[in-house]
Amino acid sequence: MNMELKMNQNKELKKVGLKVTHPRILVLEVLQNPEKKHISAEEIYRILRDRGEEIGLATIYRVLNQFDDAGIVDKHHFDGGKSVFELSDTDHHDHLICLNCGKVIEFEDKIIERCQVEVAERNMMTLTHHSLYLYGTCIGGCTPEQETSSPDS
Amino acid sequence: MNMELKMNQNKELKKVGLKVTHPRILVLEVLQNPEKKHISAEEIYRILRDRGEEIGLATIYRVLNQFDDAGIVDKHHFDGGKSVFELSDTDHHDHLICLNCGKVIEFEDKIIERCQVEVAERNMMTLTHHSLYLYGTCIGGCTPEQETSSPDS
DNA sequence: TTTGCAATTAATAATCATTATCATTAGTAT
DNA sequence: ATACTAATGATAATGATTATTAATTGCAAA
Ligand SMILES: [Mn+2]
Ligand SMILES: [Mn+2]
Ligand SMILES: [Zn+2]
Ligand SMILES: [Zn+2]
Repeated sequence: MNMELKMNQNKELKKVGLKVTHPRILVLEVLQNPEKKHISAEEIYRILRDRGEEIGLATIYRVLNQFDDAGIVDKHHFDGGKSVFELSDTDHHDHLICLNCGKVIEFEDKIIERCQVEVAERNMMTLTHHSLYLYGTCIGGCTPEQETSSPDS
Repeated sequence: MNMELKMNQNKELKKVGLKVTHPRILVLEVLQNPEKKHISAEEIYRILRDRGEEIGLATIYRVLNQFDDAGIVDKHHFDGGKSVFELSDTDHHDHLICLNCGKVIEFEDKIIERCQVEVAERNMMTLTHHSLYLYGTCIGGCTPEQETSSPDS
């Protein structure tokens, strides 16, 4: 959390009309870790507490929802209970998740996107958004517990 | 619930190795209503209680999960809390939901399906299943509260 | 800088959907 | 009809998320 990063965080928060508070900066900080782009509220909570920060779980949820409303984070519902959040990317992408090792791969498929719009139109509907998650297993094998990602395709 | 329908239900249950019990037949009965293919556990519960049947909500959930495991019903997670269930169709389909009136349209898009498999392969993964929900609004307007469906496309 | 106050927080209680327990009841093969 | 196991219903428990509220804090006006 060097000075220029904190600077960006302050701008980011002000830009969306949110006061610059300690909890919000902390959550942003955790979300910025590229090694773990998709993370749950509980995980963020654990990370911050382990780091010695004093912050409540309810605050994490509140802040994440505010960020979601403000459009700076996206909320996902992967299979299995809890929601996961990620910093909003400039471009839209969907997810491919390994049921065995938990790896999360981001992808963008123009054809799928176009087809979705066509399906909606064909049915006299205007598409506002969608939710697409592909589940599978790594070819060649992999060991449980992970989390990586990198846009592609 | 005429005699031949009950006959089919008995067969269906036995086929998947489940005892033929009153609660299971009741739930199957409700799920067979073509006017309401996608329904939540709570809704099934309300319908049956209103009809005077004595059945517990926990039983509905238990039975629905057994049906899901047996492969005779599919469980979905549309936006907004509770899960919805539907009798498994012979062919796979995805859903398009109106955020305004709640209408649910079923569709099947071969191109999307193929692309999904390709995306997985391209990323060294074997696709096992997916979850795709399109959200939008009816063109021309519609009034809140509904639920219809019919495969197409 | 102080001051003032609405916005925010932490702690905790409350919700909501779903699942686990467990004593009782009901299928079903013999 | 009997016996035995699976299934049920009532209710408690769970897990994730949200609501409440008294106390704190960001921040802008004085
Ligand atoms: Mn992502
Ligand atoms: Mn359907
Ligand atoms: Zn894997
Ligand atoms: Zn509509």
